[in-house]
Amino acid sequence: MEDELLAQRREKLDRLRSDGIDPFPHAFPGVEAIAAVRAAHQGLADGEETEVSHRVAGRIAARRGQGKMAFIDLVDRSGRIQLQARLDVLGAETHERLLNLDLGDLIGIDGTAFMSRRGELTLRVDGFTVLAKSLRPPPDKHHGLHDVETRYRQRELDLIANEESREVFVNRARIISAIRRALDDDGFVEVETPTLVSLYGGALAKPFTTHFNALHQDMYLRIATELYLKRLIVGGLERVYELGKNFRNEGLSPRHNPEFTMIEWYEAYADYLDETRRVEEVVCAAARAVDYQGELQLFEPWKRITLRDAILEQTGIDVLEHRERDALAAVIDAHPTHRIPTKDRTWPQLVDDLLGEFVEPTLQQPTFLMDYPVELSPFAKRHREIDGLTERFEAYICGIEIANAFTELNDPDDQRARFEAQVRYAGEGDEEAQPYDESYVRALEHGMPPTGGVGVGIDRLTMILTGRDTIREVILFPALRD
RNA sequence: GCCCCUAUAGCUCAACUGGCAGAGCAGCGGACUCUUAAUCCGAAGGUUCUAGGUUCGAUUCCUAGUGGGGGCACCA
Repeated sequence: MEDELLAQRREKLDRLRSDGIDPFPHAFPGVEAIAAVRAAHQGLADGEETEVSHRVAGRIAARRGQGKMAFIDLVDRSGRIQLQARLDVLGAETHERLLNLDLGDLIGIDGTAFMSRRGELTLRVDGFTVLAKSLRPPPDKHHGLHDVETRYRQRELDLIANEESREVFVNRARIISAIRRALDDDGFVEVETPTLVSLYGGALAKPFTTHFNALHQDMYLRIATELYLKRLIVGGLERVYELGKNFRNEGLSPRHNPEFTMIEWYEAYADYLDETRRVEEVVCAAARAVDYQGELQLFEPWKRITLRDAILEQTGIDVLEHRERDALAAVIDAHPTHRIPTKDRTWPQLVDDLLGEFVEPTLQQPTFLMDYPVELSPFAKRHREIDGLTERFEAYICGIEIANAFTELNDPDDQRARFEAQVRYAGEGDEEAQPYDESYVRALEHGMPPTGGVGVGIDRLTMILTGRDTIREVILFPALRD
């Protein structure tokens, strides 16, 4: 059956060639976007004709009628427009050739604009050019393409068939542009640091490993850009950002893809409180870029609450009142309703568990959770008032973590001690503990100014701003099994 | 890695407690000069994901595998 459909299209291809028509010409200059054509004829009355000619190009999406007159829907990146093919305008041979084209074929046309009696802006085709013959049948013209596996594996078909999918990726691009613009306009310098690294760091995650043949050396794909960027702060660039892919060798989920896009920025002389405001500013810029109209109060100042108060609110447990692991575990075990497994969990892990279980799901409106335990934050500066905490926040929207930020740790001796602690955790079997990065500590020894730094997950932010509930909907080619 | 769900025509979906696998769209032949999910007539189109098993008989039940989805674990 499929073979038959392909053979029929092949035959039409051969027929074009035998008629002396190149089915794959090199270019088609002078094309207007369909949206521009539409804009040029706003306010035309039903049935009103014009003398205005337009050249448009795109893919044949639908066809109605087959006789002396037919309508064809043409789609380009900017929209859809109806074409009218008339025997009396085109002549028998050209008319038949136009109607013999298949759904999915790419054509360019010159046509005269008029408004149909039913009020649809239409181009009467005066001439057309085949721009590329399509040799495979397109998805259903009305139902589109629903099968998620096909949509992800053959994203081109998804984009052809589903306009809302095209919109998501256009909006993703707008979000990225807006974020860059917001930072560029405030004096930030965009930089590029290595993706292929001999030492991974800057986050707690498992890396992908590869091998560099020339150097006979195992290498990693970066898990974060953090450490390189802060070396640039040491170097005096003062305001830097990098927007690019990170790679983490972990499970897939609706919120996780092994390669994902992150922006990290760092600014000298700022702390994490300054960064809350910059996160608001950057996210608002992105939201404006996609004309966000949803329920989230992105444009108001976001809620700020300490991690301790948030857990206290949701569970009645004050983690700072129970600073010992056993004490906290006992309180959790004795809790009437909010109980979680406590066996073999350390104090910071228990805090993290309480957060994930009882706090995160409640953080629907934009919220900054402030002040995390030092054990979970090897690159964050110690809290200026509260022992055992760091100046760190995570920003949540729709229960999803979208940003992570610190007042950066710039004391090289403290940083060295943190690395040593990480090495101990690794020795105890923690696969995500940080390897010791001597060149980073050495850079800090030259002096890093007080600095605020932020990482924002672009894919997750795009999910939120486009209303998608899985990360695969905002990544063109999400990771799938072969 | 574990648990659950799922796979039918090119696309979107049906098929009761096991009984010859159907429809719409697309495609093919025909009618049609304002249609728009165009309409009308006609003829087609299937290794029901794969490999086994149970059964007189399997799309349907069982086992295993593969892909996909969800959850757990891990994480952003």
